[in-house]
Amino acid sequence: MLQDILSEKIKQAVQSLYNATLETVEFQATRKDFEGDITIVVFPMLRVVKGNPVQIGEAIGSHLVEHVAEVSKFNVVKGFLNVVLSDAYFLNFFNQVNDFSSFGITPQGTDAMMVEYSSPNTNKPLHLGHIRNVLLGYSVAEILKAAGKKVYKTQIINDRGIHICKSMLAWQRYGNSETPESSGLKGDKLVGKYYVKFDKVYKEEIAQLLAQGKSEEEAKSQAPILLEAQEMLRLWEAGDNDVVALWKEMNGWVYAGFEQTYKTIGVDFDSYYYESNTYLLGKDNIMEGLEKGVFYKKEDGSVWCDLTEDGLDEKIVLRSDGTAVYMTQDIGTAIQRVKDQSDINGIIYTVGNEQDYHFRVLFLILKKLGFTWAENLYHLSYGMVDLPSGKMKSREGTVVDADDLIADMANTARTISEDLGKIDDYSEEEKDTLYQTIGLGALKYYILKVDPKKRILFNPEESVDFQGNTGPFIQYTYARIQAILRKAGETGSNNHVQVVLQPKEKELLKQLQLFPETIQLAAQNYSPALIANYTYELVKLYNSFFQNVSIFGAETEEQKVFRIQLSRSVGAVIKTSFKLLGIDVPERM
RNA sequence: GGGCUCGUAGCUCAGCUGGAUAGAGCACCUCCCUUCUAAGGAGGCGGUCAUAGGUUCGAAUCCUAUCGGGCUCACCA
Repeated sequence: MLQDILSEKIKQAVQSLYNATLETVEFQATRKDFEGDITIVVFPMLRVVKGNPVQIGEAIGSHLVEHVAEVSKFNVVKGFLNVVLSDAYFLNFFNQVNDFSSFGITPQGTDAMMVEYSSPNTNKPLHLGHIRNVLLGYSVAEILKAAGKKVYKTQIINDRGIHICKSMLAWQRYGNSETPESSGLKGDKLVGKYYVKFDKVYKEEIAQLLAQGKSEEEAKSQAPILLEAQEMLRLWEAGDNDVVALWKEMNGWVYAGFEQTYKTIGVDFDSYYYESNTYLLGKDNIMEGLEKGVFYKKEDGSVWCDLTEDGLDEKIVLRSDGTAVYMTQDIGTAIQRVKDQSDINGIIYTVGNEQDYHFRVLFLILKKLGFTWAENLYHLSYGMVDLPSGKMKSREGTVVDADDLIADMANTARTISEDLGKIDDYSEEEKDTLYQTIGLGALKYYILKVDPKKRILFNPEESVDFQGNTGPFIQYTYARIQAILRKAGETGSNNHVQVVLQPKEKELLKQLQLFPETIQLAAQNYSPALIANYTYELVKLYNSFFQNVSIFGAETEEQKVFRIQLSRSVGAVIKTSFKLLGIDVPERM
């Protein structure tokens, strides 16, 4: 890499000029207002070399021009040494990469990670919050793959507990044997409908009890339908045949519905874990930890972990009756996963930031238990998705349904596309696919371009905006590049061209060069937003170039070939970039 | 109350391990379609980087305090 070479040369220069040893050299991109391609910051060197920063910069600059072929010019402003790199350097970089479709992608190594995302409840359809979760998890998985990791995508499904029984009970009472087939409803929607029904009846019963003079607390705990649901849960836990059969059937509906939504979004999983299977896990590990002294037992028999030395509190890991709590289960599940997939040495959990504390504790406990892979646990924590009207609340019906939202986005894409009328020769089917691609592109990009840990304000009107820093804008640029390539045909596919670079062309090459670094950085920080922002910068540069330059009317044949190659490369990088974000890219739009 | 986290232009967001005059998009105003897709491009307007201290050659970035928003502090999951 250039920085390594320069860094070495600069150290040599300082050694020979000042007889001083430099630890590190600080680089940054040169600001637009100054001439140069890369900037060396002189200030930090003052610790080792005494003197005037400008003079030191001048001295190092001339040394570099003399001794480093890639450096053609330099200038010094205050403590900043701006270095101009030769066209030959950039052209050489460009010619060395013979295939931009795999540019920046590290071949898969042996290091394997597991990424968990989605993790829904089986009584409600997926909503906007799940969309953020799923997009983040999937994208991070793709980014890690591109950075050379082997990745297993997984989810844990919360399929047990009183809330499932509520849907089941309401369906039994009011369902009239309604099935997804008979009702035409998606399975998850059907089950969700009865969950809402339960809540409605429950509220009515509470109101009645209140009218009879009960206290609010009494009313809430004594409503007949709730008692019945609790009885159902008891039967489920006892393995009652009828209850278990109904549970299986209704869960099956939900899974089919979820699968359909995942397919529409374009995400998938390598394995599934169900809480009904995992909730008993972890107890043995607790007992082992107890022997090792990681945990301790209180008089009532409950087991705890003392984390006060780590600045946290005491945490219960096993109830006094010996049953598991949430934490027990998560400890067990993590250990189980490593058993199932022995090559993984780290797990990434995509879970909302309301569970920040839970994961801090979980990771700490796993470390205390002495697992090596516990060093590589990461909570991909993300903020809530708020609406302009405030928080999404299922009780107030302000939840934005995932399927509805995607359909809305596709419809908006249709309206805008029809106005433009550029694809009138497409068949209806082709058009539908395209609208879906564009609508989803808008939604995914809108969500992924912001820092995961920040809350998102989801403004439906703004999210369907197709101008500026949006998915469709980037997709559009890609489609335009494809138009150029179609027109160019086979022109100059492998020619090794030498041209004089225009400023914008040089900028573009610089930006392209940054792509591999960006992927690595995104993988280290688990941040799709870095990829999104990189791509937007690239596209802006390309558009500006595209606007001011005529590709087919270039002065020389070499220039024309070069520009076509450059377009092809930018197109390939956009495609890779969007693949990492889980966004499709259309050939025409 | 304790802990975690966020606060950058009217709005939505970038700003990498501290670096030069704080960057985009939307909105508003001016221009540019006879040339490969105008879902585009060029320019203008717009900022006490929540506030106050501190650390140093240098702070939106690091530290402390304060204010404001969010989350969390269950033998729930």
